[in-house]
Amino acid sequence: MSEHRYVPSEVEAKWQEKWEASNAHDTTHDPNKPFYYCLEQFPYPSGRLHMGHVRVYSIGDVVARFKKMHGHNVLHPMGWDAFGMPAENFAIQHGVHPNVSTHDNIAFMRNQQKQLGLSYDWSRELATCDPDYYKWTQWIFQLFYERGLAYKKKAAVNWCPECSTVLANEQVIDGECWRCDSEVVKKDLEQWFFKITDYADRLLTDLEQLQGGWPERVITMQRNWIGKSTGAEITYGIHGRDETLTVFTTRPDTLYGVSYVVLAPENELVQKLIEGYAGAAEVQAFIDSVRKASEIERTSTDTEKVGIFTGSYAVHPLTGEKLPIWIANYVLPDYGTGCVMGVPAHDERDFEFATKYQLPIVPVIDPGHQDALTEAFTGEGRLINSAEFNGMANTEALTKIVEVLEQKGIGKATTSFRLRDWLISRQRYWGAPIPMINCPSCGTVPVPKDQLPVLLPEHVDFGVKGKSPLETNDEFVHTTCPSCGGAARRETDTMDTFIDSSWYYLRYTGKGDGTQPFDTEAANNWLPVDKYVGGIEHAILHLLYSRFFTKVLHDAGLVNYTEPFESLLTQGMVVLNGAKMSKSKGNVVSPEDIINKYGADTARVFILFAAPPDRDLEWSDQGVEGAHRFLNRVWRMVENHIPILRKNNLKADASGDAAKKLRMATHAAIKKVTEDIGTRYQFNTAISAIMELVNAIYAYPEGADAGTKAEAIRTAVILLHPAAPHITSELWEMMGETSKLYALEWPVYDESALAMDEVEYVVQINGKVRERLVFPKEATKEEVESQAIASEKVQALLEGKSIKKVIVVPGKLVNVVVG
RNA sequence: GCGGGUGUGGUGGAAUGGCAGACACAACAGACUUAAAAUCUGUCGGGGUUUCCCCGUGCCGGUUCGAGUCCGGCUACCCGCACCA
Repeated sequence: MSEHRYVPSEVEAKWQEKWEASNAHDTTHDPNKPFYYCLEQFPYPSGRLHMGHVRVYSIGDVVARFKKMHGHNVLHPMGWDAFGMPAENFAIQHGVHPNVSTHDNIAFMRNQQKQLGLSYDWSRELATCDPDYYKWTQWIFQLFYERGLAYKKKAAVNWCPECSTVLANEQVIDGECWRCDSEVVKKDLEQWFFKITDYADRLLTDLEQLQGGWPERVITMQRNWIGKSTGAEITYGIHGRDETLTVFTTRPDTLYGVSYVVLAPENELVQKLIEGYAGAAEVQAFIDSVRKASEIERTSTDTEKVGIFTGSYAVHPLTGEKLPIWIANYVLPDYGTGCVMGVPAHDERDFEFATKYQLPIVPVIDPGHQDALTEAFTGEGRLINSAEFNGMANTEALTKIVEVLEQKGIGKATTSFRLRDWLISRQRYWGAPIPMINCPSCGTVPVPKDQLPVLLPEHVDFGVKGKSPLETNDEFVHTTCPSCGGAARRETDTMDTFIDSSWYYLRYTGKGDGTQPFDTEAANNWLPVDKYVGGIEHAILHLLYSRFFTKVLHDAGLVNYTEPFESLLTQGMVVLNGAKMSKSKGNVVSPEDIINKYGADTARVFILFAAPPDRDLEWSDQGVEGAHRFLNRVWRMVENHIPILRKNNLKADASGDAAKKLRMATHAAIKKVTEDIGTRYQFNTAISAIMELVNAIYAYPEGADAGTKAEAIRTAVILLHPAAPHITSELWEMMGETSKLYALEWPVYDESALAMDEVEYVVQINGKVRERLVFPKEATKEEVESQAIASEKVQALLEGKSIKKVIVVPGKLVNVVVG
């Protein structure tokens, strides 16, 4: 009977053109409406979309469209995290300039996004590789520099040989490069750092603000990454020398148990200590061997602890005892002071080390038994062998001993963080040049602001090993010093691309007057982002960096809040047969194929329906078929009722039983879908609620009130619109409606429609369901109780037993407790 | 080792402490059809003496009139951190 078949390609192209031509998705600024910022992490323009992209965008689009219909001004932008190494590697292999391949990729992917019917305000699109954008990335770099948050230092840094560039700590995963999985090695280089450690405390405490809005595990991961420890720094004298050494410890209460002191092999003091020592050569050989070890070998708990005596002795700050100074591989150079006091009796690592090298093990906290220690005792207890502190609880001694040290000026309470400064230099081409100049007489000088951006030169030699590509362009390198006018050299490193993505969400809100990176008023108006949707893989990296940027920009007076993302939705992966889709596994399902075969609406509905957003989604071709079947079912539902849907003077009369039931189903669906999308962000159950309504409409008896049916159909189409915008727009038009569905007001459910005249009670005996009885909704507790007990079924089961208690939950159940 | 999360039919998944398995997928049966597809209808956790009853949400225990849900312990898997003193 249906002449007019559902052809997704036609319907989708039609509506995409209409929306584009009418700027349907431009951001509104109605002062009477609340403002809502819905943001999905912008993609790297890799070439084409994968299913993971389709999933994030589908989720974001449902939220954005729902909020618009729900009476909000919605900012829903899209852009490109466009700098990065793949484009540069592609250039090396195929000779295509990154600027060309990147823009080609962007054009292709933008087109794919449009095919998905995503409601972006394209007028705000940005790409981080555009000079108009990276000018401001450079501006922000200089802001950091002016505020003492960008500095250069020579350090042993993480070097990825495959990418031939350095990496930040966060970008080293299990000793391997986050991007290419090559083993990372240490290299001594002078590099630029951002002083994120200055913000460690605030990055930690502000996590509290995010409770509730962020997944607990992301908060935990950040907390662990920042890794705050409270303890003390204690200064030891060195026997026969003027120098001192300072250790960091979380256990100053065990100070009397120190039997040796250990330095990291890299510690500068080591070289002084071994000068003139007979065993210096051996020590040096040891240091070299440790430094050769990879990051994995060095930091794994499985690695055997090895060390060597330096020939020098430290002086115990309270007892004056001589303590041998060792160096060992288990002491890290860049945590705490790079120097540890060894308390073998109460620290597992020290115990292992002391046992191996036969160093004294002196218990100073009563382990509760007389036997010799076979392992470190790390529990709590009372102090022993600790002079005047004997008998004191160790928790109390912890502060008391620090007090004594403080009075003597040889110790202080302090905290230590695991977070390290952010290494931001990259020896690569396709990134924002660091806007600094090195002058032989003036030192490091910023490029004057009016000369920004420092443009990337087009012609460079990409493939020279061990050289930043920018170094190969003489014209770029040679410049004059802004301060003295003399010949000077530019910085030839570019910035970590995570810097580009640390502020892009601000740029979307407004470009401002050209004196700063974004419009402060607009940014304050829209931010913090109300819903940020992205992958869990950024739990530390991007999310930590962006939080850091926001705090710095706040301190500089550029924004008036301290956290950028109020609420975070981390979507799970799209997997096939339990494995992440990847080219190498050959298990990739391409979005193009799905869109071509079924249309974007089907892809969206399937993805939203198949799993809750934060869980991994198992791809299922049959599931896609099911989603498509559902849309066809909706199509036929409308098509077969055009006459009653077009009669707009048709009044609904829900007085009959069937009509009353359908009206209830309609309003229950409105309630459920509104809550699921608007507050629970559980799109799978929202879709299932719409399916239930559609099923109820199909089951509606012939001849029952048509107006009620029309209302139900119209509602189902509206509720489905955020998930499947094209087909619903077409159906809306087929119904003879002239309004824009996307601009329609979201329906409000009628509480009274949900109230039933009669309620079914479950009657339990000792918690087991034995009977179901229907009562009028106004029946009192007493009536329900007595009638439930009086019922035939219950009476039969009560024979020979006595009623101990009866619980009545109004509107729900009766539980008769018998003995 | 530490921290976090998850365990429910053949599958994806539903269930403010109140009828476990909504909604789908798959499977099976039927209707329509010459036939198929599409569509529609029905069955669909296990077992039994089958109008009814018993068992069942990883395992053991607890709280409660009532536990998938709360508490304690265990176990398996996943994720993060991992010699951070």
